Amino acid sequence: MKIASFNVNSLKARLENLKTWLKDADPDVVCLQETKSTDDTFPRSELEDLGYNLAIHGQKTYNGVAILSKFPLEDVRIGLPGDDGDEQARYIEAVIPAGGTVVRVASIYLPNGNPLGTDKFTYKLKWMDRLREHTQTLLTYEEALVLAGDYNIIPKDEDCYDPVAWADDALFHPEAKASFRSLCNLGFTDAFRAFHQGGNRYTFWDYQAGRWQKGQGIRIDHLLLSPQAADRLVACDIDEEPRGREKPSDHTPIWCELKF
DNA sequence: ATGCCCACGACACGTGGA
Repeated sequence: MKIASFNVNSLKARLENLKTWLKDADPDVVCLQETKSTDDTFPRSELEDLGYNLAIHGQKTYNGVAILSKFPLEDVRIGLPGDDGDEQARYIEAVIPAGGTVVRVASIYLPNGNPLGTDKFTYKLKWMDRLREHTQTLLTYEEALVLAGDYNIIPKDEDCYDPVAWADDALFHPEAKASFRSLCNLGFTDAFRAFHQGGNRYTFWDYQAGRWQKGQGIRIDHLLLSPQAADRLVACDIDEEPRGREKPSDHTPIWCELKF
């Protein structure tokens, strides 16, 4: 089963690009972030026509997450537990039957957190605390679990074209990195790092300053796998091709293959 | 040192992204 994550930076603006990639890459499950569409403007039939079931959590203008799946989507959870007052659409989770068992998949759009020293950074750290709390519960299920999404975290120096330039950014702040490590330390495998070492592999290139053309990106979209999911992991890679197309997202998809 | 580019809402440019 091929499971992917793709921050599309507006589903409306990216629909043709996304459809092209779905036909080319043929993923079974796709976690989308930054759909920037409400549930009633979501292009349902366009994606259903390609064979996908949909679970969506929309919001006007900002955020928005979804899961597309060629297999049924069950037990859909909308929103991250831990703060009923949080209005931002950044989390959706579903259970997908697979090979006589299940895989649980979450689509995550973790807050950016810039600028530092504001309530936006506080919100990011609190959101990460909530994510860790919730995943601790999910891990007790002892299922194959894939936490897929835009984490807005550059884990290490090698995940960034210029660590010095990013030193004072919320994506690279020591507290944010430490929080991400504490999540990983619960027992998750960074699927990409299970196959690829070293630098110069990224999932995001800023539209500005010709970052894509210069090869200057950051690795902030991650697939975190529970032990039971990691047992089944046979491949993982970043697909840079969509970033080089006309009218691209500033992110590109990352995918993994689980054997069932 | 700052802004570069892009999407949105809704038509002018401010907000947010990372």
